[in-house]
Amino acid sequence: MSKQLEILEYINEKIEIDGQAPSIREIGAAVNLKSTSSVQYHLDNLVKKGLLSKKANQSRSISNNKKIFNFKSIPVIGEISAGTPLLAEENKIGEIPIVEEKYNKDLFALKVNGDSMIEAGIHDGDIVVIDKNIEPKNGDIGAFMINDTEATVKYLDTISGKKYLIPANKNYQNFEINENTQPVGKVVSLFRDI
Amino acid sequence: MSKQLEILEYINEKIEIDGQAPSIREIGAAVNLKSTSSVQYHLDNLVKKGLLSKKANQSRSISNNKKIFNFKSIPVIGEISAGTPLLAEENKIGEIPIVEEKYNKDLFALKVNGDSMIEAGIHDGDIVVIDKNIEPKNGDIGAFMINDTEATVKYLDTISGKKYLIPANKNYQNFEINENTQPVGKVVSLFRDI
DNA sequence: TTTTTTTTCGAACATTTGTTCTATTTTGTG
DNA sequence: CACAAAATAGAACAAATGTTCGAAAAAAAA
Repeated sequence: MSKQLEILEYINEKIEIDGQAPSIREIGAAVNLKSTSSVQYHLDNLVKKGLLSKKANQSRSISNNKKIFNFKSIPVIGEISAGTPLLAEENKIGEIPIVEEKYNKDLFALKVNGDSMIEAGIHDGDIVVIDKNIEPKNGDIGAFMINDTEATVKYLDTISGKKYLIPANKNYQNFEINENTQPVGKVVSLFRDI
Repeated sequence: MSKQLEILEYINEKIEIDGQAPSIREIGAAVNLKSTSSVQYHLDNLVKKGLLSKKANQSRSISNNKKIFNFKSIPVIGEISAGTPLLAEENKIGEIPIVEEKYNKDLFALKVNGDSMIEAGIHDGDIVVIDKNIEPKNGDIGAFMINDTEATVKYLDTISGKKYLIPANKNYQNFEINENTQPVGKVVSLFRDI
């Protein structure tokens, strides 16, 4: 293995384990280079290659240029107990992680029941992430509350002027939206354990 | 706000933003303390309280003691560059979060190309999580390397004594496993952005 | 107020650490 | 082999950084 790579891996490992970058001399000791300038030589090359960054005159300031991912978690809602609001704590059956960049406060997840959306690749037991901030438009897959007691995931579309919840399964019927049907949000992603 | 708390919050913020702890003098400047020993004084107290840790004589070695990570992340592999091993850094296109309980070191994720598994609810662009520790058995969905240059996700099954990679799409053919086909692992979960 | 405790300062010092320069060694190439 | 390029070493220096001490100031308690 090249010295350069050896150094890179040592730095990555050190950051991972210690949460702090090593000093030049620590690197030298680790990869068996007697002189700090030998280490500098390789560090310069690694910086030129864009694999590392470092701040001038700042100790332990080496950072690898990999993107750091922070995660948030959002609640997963299962069966909805009668008379409780959708997001009530008692309906919560777990949490799933979301990359911070995609996260917002109006996200939650719903465990899908049944195979009414199977032709859209949404299976029984899948967990769909819903963004309450986005109202589903025609053609979108959305989550809807029916009679305040049941949450369902369906396509939304307009047929001859009337709005329908449309399953992705030939064995199911379209459902015309009425005053007891409330859009909750748009389905933005999906998780499945196989 | 107490000086102690002010210092604690500055440190946490600095670690969050810079990925590196501040030096004693940087802390002093930030919270308006003229002397490094004043900062030391508060740091000692914070360490005694168990809110911080630091290594003796090591620059920028302050770390906060809160555990934040309930999630681990695993690499997502995209196109595989010719001649590189599957999990080579250059094939990596991102990371996805995994709940810590489900995490193990042999997990990685693969971005699915094409719709050959669409009837199994795996769409083009989906990301499947693969466990290298589990060898796919008959009936399982697995990831396979073909000629060391292509990774594919298919059902595995045996038909009249011969092993096949079987797509979940009538428009695709079964593929008989030969010596150039290597099982990589079993598909254990799936992510999709809609 | 007086006393005690807490907090801050200043300064000096010891290490750690990054930087730079030149010379030497190693490696690769024609 | 001769030459050039790459890699390493050594040393000296400058800067950043952690540590410690005693004294002064501020705040709290008696």
